Amino acid sequence: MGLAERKEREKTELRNLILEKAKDVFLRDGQEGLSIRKIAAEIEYSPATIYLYFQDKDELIHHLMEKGFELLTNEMKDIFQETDARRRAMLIGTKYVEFGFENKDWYSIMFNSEAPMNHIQRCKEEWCEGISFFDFFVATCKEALEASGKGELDARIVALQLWSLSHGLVNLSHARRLEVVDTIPDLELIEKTLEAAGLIYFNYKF
Amino acid sequence: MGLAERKEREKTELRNLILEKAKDVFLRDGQEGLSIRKIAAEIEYSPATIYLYFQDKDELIHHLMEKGFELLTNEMKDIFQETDARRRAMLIGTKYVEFGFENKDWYSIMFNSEAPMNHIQRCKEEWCEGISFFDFFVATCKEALEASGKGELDARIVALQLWSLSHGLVNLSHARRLEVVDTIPDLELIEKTLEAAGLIYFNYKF
DNA sequence: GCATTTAATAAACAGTGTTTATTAAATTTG
DNA sequence: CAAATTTAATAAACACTGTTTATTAAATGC
Repeated sequence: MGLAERKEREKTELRNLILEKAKDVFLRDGQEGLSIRKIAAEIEYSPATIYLYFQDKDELIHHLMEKGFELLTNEMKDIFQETDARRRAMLIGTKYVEFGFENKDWYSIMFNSEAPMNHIQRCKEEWCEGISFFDFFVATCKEALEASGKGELDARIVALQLWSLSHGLVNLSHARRLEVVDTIPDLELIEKTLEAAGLIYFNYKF
Repeated sequence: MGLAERKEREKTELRNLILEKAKDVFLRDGQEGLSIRKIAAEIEYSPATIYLYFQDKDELIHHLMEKGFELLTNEMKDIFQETDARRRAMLIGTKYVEFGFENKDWYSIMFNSEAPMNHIQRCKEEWCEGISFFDFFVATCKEALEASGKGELDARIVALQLWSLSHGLVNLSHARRLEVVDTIPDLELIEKTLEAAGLIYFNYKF
């Protein structure tokens, strides 16, 4: 009885330990520096052991992506409560780019990396974190558009416009491509650009 | 006389051969699959030889980036002649995302990769391809805004908005993140989104 | 106590960018 | 022409990477 249970518990414990140490290495050395062998050294097991608990590196990175979304959701939980839809839309956008700006590696795993998507595809699953995030943003945009007398616009397309705008800004900054636009610090330029978008899309002065 | 010249010629010939074969490998195996050792095998020299002609892989990739911009400039040369600024702006945007969509590896080297920027930084140079491209787009946006009765807007910020919007769309597609937005093919969704932006920014039906 | 299952590993495979010491060839000099 | 020097190319090493397979050691079931 208790025997099988203890074994089960030990298995999930080691699994969680791998994930925790993976996160440590990831935070220390970034996505580039994250390697199976480093994690193995950290938990003091051989590299092959990790493959008894995870299919491959993609699965590990997929779990890290989930942790990343927990972080972002947590940072946004107050913003989600904002009742003014236009203000909420702008707060989401600003927080989104700030998160991306301050957490390059998390952002890259969550929105750029192929690895977690490979895992999702292989498991015939869906990118649920992305779905719920985007759907909430669409709802916010719909409300915000109505509040700006632009209810006739397709909220889904507007949401995508604002998402890709923010995503593009974060990525251009990370790739050091914004230096051709202006000499002011990237984050200032990004927030200025986002504010201007708020005016255009929602007639909203942030 | 002719002796030193011949040596010089042979040196630049091998240098160019390395660049050509680097391009071949890059087109065949992508950015991930591009390796110094593969290029060396292709030119039938040892890997160490490449380091007599280039500082490191970053310099090689920087040269590939330049070739990529030649490609893009070539694809756009007709568009640059368009006299209607609003139409020109939209054509640039559409061509840009099409190029990105159809040339994932070129696009990634030109607008996402850190490697060419590392080289630029080390040589204390500038990303001139990016500068001239963006400055031309700013000029086009300025004209287009004036034609839409929005001359008071900062053309540089609007240009950045449209660039990052397009860049974001291309990257979201490459990273397979657009599946949460719609089930239609990515390129369709992207062009629809870009068209909607043309309406909002320039009152222009494309 | 023995057979079986489970868990962990060592070793191998096929790669990566880059540096250094060494060799072979070409050129210059006496 | 031969010897000295410069130049060009390389082999080998370093420190890594993800993943698989055959093997060993330990725990469990009977």
